[in-house]
Amino acid sequence: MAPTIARVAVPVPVPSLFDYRVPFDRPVTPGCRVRVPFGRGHRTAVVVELADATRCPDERLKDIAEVLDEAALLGLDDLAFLVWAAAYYHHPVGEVIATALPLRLRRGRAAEPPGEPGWRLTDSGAAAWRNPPTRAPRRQAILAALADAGGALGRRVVAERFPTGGDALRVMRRAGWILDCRMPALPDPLDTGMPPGPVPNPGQLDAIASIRGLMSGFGVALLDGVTGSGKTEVYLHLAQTALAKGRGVMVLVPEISLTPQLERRFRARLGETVRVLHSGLGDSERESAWHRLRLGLSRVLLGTRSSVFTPVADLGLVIVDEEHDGSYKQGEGFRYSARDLAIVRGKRAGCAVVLGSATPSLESLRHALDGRYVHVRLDRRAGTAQPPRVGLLDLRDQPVYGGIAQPMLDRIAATLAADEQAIVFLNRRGYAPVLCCYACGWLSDCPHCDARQTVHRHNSVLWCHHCGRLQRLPQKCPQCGAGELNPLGQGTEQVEDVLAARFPDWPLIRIDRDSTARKGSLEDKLAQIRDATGALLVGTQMLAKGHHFPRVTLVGVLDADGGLFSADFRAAERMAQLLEQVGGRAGRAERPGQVLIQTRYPDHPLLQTLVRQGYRAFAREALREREAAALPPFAHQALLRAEGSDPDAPAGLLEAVAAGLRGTADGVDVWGPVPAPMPRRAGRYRVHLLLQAARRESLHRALRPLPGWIAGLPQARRVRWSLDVDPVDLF
DNA sequence: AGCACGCCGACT
DNA sequence: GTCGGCGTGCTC
Repeated sequence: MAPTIARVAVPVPVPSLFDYRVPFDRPVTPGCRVRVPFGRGHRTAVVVELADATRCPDERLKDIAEVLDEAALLGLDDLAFLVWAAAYYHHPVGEVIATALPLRLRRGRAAEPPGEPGWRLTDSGAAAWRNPPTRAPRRQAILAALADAGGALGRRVVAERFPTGGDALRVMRRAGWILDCRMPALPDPLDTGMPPGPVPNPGQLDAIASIRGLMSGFGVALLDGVTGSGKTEVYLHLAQTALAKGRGVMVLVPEISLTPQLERRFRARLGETVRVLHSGLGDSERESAWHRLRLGLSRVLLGTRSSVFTPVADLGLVIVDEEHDGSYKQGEGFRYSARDLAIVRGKRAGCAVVLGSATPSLESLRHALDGRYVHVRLDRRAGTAQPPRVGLLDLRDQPVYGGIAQPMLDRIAATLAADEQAIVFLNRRGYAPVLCCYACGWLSDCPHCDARQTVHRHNSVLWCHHCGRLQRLPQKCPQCGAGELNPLGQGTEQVEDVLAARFPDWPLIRIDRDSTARKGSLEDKLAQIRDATGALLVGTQMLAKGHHFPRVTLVGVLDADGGLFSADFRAAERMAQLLEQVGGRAGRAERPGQVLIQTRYPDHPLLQTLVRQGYRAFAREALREREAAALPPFAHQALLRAEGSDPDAPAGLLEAVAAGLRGTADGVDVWGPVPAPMPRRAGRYRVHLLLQAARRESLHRALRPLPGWIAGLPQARRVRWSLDVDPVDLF
């Protein structure tokens, strides 16, 4: 007997699946979308499995209203992966499965199968073609074209060949001579004589060979290659290998670096079979790429974080570029790590996973040093490019202008005089991080957060970067009425002003979230830089990520001290990665580059290691420290966050959870509850409870019952809480 | 998440 | 007298 119950994932924040009766007349398979009655209305959901029985009492059981797909959109492997991810991250399975679908499909729209819309000749149309009416040459010509093409043609082709055929087509459709149809979708051509690209250097050849050795089954390679060593070239060769075996390739890139440059490079080498998925894409383009990859019509996916859920057919290779990048971790809602899930996908598909970075995360580096990942190193910059010289610039006892010390200004002047470009890097947007009244001590505190409102002088506002609060820039002190208010500290806007005044004859371009908010403006700015000779670039980390600036020979880092004394144990790692990445922008072509880092702590051991011996030495030292302190990656963490408008309720909830866990969770350390690093944000009080275990199994054993148990606690009532497995930001 | 139900304040 | 505030609880 056919199964009578479908277990269905509904996109609601409820952990369980929901059971529905399968109507006799509608065949359903796992991976199909269905429309189901849910609560008051209807929802689009995905069938996860079929069953013969249910624990749901009969009177509450409802029928599936509609089956939306004839064939499964997600295979059993895809579903199993998604169910696994939901369990691992303790996130509702319905929401997890929904994130794997393009928006249109999530909303219940009919799947738009790949293949262009076209016109098909009907029998009566064919008859009309054989017995032409006396005076209708246009209709006759279109009918003949359709018949010649075997009975159908794409609409685009018809429109090109008969630019004025619209009326004729309308008439013939009404007459029943032609019908709307969909042209069969063709796989993208794979070997169309793409240009071969440069000959790999010996280091690249070694890397390609050793990773190819992994490609017969599951294995992870850490491609640890300095900036400019040509990692992309290695990716391209490996992708060609996978394509030659008839398998699919998934390439993940961080949001910011998915520039048309990379897409062009992949397309130029691998051809049309490369499809991109990122936030700038329209819904239909997105869906069409998704179907093509799912059906194996297109073979290479190039996409950002959420692409890791795309059901690429016959997955044969997974690449995570810049694997250390923080944007792989989703920071809210379903808090997954695309890098970690990429490894899981590779394991399930039995294929190689390549993690590439010039500054590997300590997590990945540890596995590589332990031999769990193959450690592939690319030490030489491709071509003739030299590594940059790195120096520290002591900020103490120096004249400093708008955050820039005199020697830095001198270096910038020399660089511009040589018709070369300089990057000035400051990881803080706005004009100044705080506005202050010297008369009474007033500060631009945000009324809703434990933070200051940043001065944005170009828009004349005070802006809280944490809750979004905006107010007009006050002209006099709101507290004592004094007429003069003073911006303290520097942001990129101010640096831009200072440099514009100092170097009025050179093009100056600022790149940060504010200056590139308009769609396409980042691209415009990057193009301006490529076309200029001498120029100045001011910006935040946006500048550090993967863009190629061949004329840049000087990188100035205005403030390196932020990462040195932070309470967050990952701050130093992030700072080191950022410095190395931003330094990597210098001297990529034939000109040698220089990196100059301003600091008040030039003797700090961390900076010393980084400057004298580079990121690798820093990373090994940092790993030793983490091991000694039993911190990740030598321990596994989960962070339980709670927030609420009541000042005490979040802590009350976490106290109760901590008390419950301390008695029962073997092998798990429970730290807290402690106030979050920013205890109040957007008017809500925020508290953290950190769970840590040496063994992943102990941690997950403790986590498994947690969500259900918390939901039932009376203290949970007026508190929003969330569980972050493998947290990266402790904010 | 929605969307009801439910029990307390200021309005035609 | 009721319109509506958001606390509480449920969704096969």
